[in-house]
Amino acid sequence: MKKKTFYLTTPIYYPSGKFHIGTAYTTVLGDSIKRYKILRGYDTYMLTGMDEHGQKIQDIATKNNKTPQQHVDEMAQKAKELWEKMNIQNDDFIRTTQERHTKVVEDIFDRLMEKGDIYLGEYEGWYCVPCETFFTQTQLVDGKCPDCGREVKKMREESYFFNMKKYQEKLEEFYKENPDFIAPESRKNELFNNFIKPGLEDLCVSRTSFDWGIKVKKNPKHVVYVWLDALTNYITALGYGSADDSKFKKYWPADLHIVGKDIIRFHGIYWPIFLMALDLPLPKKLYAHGWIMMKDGKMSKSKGNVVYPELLIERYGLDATKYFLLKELQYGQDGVFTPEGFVERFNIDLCNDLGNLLNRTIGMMNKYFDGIIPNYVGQKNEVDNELEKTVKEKIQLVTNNIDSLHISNGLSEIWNIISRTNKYIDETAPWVLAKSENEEDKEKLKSVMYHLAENLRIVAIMLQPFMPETANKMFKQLGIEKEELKNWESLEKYEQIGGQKVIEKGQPLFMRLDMEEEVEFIREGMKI
RNA sequence: CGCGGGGUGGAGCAGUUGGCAGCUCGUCGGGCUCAUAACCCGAAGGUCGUAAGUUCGAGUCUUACCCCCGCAACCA
Repeated sequence: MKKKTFYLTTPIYYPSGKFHIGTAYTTVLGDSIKRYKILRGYDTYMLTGMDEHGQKIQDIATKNNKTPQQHVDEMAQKAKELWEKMNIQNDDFIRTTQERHTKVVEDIFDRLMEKGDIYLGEYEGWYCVPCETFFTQTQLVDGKCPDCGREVKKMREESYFFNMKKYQEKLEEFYKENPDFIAPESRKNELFNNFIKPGLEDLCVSRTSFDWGIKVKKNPKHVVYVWLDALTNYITALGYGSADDSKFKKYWPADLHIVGKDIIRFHGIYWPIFLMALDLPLPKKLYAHGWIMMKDGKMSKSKGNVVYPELLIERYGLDATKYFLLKELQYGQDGVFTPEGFVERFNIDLCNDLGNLLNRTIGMMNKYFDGIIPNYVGQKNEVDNELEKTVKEKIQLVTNNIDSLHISNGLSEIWNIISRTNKYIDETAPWVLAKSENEEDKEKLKSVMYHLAENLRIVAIMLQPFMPETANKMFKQLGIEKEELKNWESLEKYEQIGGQKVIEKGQPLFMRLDMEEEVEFIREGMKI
């Protein structure tokens, strides 16, 4: 039987500087969703990459005495290293300077020109001579250059334009038929009220003021301007317009484009229109996530409040870092990073709740049953029934939340199972049962220990997409090896395990951190 | 000007179609001892931004106003 496919993309990142935890978050989110879809039986394909053209790259390279190509090569290498370090399972990494991309973009540009969707016109803007940069009216600060504060001149430049107006109606129709295309809904409203309703403006798609870009074949003094270049990566990476377009045929249209809220406009308006112009099917969903904010606002180098993923990963581990990011950013909303918040999450959620639950369970299993998980003996305790019912409900909630991209809420529901299980230990007091000579109590004890192990298995299964290392450690400590005991289908009922030998001496999953010390460490790391 | 989001116990947040105001952390008190001084229970603490309205009843609907954040198209 053919598996259902699931194609998801992150944006292609702009390599103007080192990637911070915001970029890491986007990629982690994509990776987690991919892993989840695999677990649910999909044939997945995940794309990430880099957007390597433009004036700014040219400037940065020049400043560092490098060619633009050298600069982006280095940055691409670093990006790949970071994703490797973060164990991101992307299936491809596209760079807009690769021939597989540039060639197709050239062709697309030609085709759209022939079709009449792209026409030659004049771009009018404000030009800062020392900065050699164009600005729009709204970009200006007090009518001066936003970068250097000097006077700007009104300049005209020959440019190609894309006829957006032509597609206005079609786009509105598309949204009428696909009201859930953009998630969350508030972002769609924003787009509609600000851009679509007032009427679309034609988009400038070429420039002559710099040359680090894909040349327009028929008029090489022009280079293709950003968005037409960048957005098409989602199809060129699949081989669209090339000799081998089998991947394109298999995976397009994309099931999910993950983007930051800042670029929703380009993905919600221009991208669908480009695809319409190319007579291609439109993606199924666009999810705009929020940003990671600092206490004093956006991350920025000048404020000295930038957090890089390596700092956290190297000291606290990949899973802990991922957990924080995925948990902290609520559906479609911004999240706040503070060193205190990070350490608190680590200590409370990971050490106290999760790690300690596993540890105490393993301890008792060894003490009472020589480490062998007893077989299921039904619901011997008054609370067993209620426990099973609650867990079943929570599993459903986790599933619903992840399916609707409410990852943070999904994690919360997993933690509800963890909390409920910690409470179950107190309710049943296994150490009391263990001292009893009574047969009934012995049966009860078996049931308690069984339920503890089973709940931990359930938790581990659901954590796999988000914290794969931790999930594996849990399986290992519980002595669970068979794949069929690790898949999502096996969540359906209790009575799945029994007879496994757990590890003899449980290893803590996470060790508690000293708040003051670690806050200090993270603060120092942010200054660099 | 406009548009979007938000203003809920000390902090951070949930609150679906209106029906006794919840969660996490912190604080205080208690319990337990299997466990990573972890875990469990209980308590204190809110006139749900302001004002008016609809209603038997509003955090939840309507109107006006105040404050905070973001967006405002050719920035990559």
